[in-house]
Amino acid sequence: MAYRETEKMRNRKVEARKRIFQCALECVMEGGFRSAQITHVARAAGVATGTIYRYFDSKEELFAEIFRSATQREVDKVAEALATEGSAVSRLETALRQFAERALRGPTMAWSLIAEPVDPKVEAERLLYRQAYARHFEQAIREGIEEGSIPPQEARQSSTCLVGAIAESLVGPLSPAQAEAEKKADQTNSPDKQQPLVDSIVCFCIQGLTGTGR
Amino acid sequence: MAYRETEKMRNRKVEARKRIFQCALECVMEGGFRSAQITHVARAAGVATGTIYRYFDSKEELFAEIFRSATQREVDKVAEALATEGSAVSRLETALRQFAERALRGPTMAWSLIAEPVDPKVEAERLLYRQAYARHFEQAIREGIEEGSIPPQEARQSSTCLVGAIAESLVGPLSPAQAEAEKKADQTNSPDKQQPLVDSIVCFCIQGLTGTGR
DNA sequence: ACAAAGAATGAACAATGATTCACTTATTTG
DNA sequence: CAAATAAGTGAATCATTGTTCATTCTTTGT
Repeated sequence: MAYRETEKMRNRKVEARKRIFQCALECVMEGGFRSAQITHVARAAGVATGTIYRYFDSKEELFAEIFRSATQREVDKVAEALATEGSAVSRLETALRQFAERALRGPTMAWSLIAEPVDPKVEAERLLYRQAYARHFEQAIREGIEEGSIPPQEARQSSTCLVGAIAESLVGPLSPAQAEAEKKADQTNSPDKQQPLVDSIVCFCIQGLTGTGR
Repeated sequence: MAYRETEKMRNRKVEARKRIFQCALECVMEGGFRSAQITHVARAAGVATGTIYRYFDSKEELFAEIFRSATQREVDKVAEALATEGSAVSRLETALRQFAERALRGPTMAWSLIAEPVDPKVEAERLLYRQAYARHFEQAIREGIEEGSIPPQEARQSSTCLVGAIAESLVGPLSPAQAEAEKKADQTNSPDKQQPLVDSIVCFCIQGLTGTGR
């Protein structure tokens, strides 16, 4: 007997995996999935490209995991906002507003998660997560219908419309082209210009649900 | 003097371009942009790959043109539906309904146009065309506001929400995965199952606009 | 028929980037 | 220390596709 994985080694490996993951995430945050190449990630993490394949099966797998982790955070935030006190309508309103505001605050990453062209495996995750958002909204809509604050409707379909409306509304403002234009004009995304955008998205959504609120 | 482009030749070239274009379109209709490779198109059109580059600058250019042509048809249909007689609301309703029904009738192509991952140049066209849809809707919304059938609102933002809601609602039903499942179950997309889907999308949208209609 | 000009050809090429693997280095244990 | 085992390395390889271009085939006008 000569070598057996020891605790110290196990920890070191866990650390290495974490570091690779973290660096890959940073690559995406900086330049989107497009520019996140294995070579870059390897360099950033200070390992050889081959090493990455000891920890992840493939590039797609790695970035699917990145996507999942980043998006799950947002889904959780939505779920959280929907789990507070208050009427279903006001909770939905808060959740939508928060989602949009968070996206506009971190536009590069948000764009990557919402609209950037990505590998098929990552795209598959995206579809799944859009459904995840929709399911949370759906639940809240059902509650609203039950408590009478939302008229009876196909909760499933309405929730999908919600997801589509908010995503589409953000695509333009988040797009790299837009970001470029804003960098030239003023300092950064000024919140004062974003407020009305968010307001009108939320208005449309709530009214689509309830028939009131404008 | 020995050769000068003659009428006959000019026509033949126009024909050739059309044939290549048509075959490329058919490739997309069958398998989406993904499977539409230059080699395939060339084979389908009965020409060499090099010939294609006499008629189109690049693959992206060719498929961007395909995309434009196919999407313009849909935009025109929407514009047409919005240009009829009647209140803005009822025209919008018709336009939305027609759009969804057309997409569900040709799901493969619709999916390619709406949601398939595509080359950057084609993606750019897609963004442009989404704006084109939105602008038409926006115009109708303004008219509705003027005539009093739609309450005052940010027409621009609302139109974007419309586009997003309807697109997102269709992504699921149009996706190849879904198509696969339906092929197993029954014959094709049965219109009787689509009706409620379309209805609820349209309901949500109209209510989002007007606050009534459920 | 022949020369000039253009069109068509398709195999070779180029570019991109993920993945592999023969080899090196590090760790553990007797 | 030496044997055993695993982790790490990174240049080479592979795979995929779009694009080019030297060559061949067609058309046209004299």
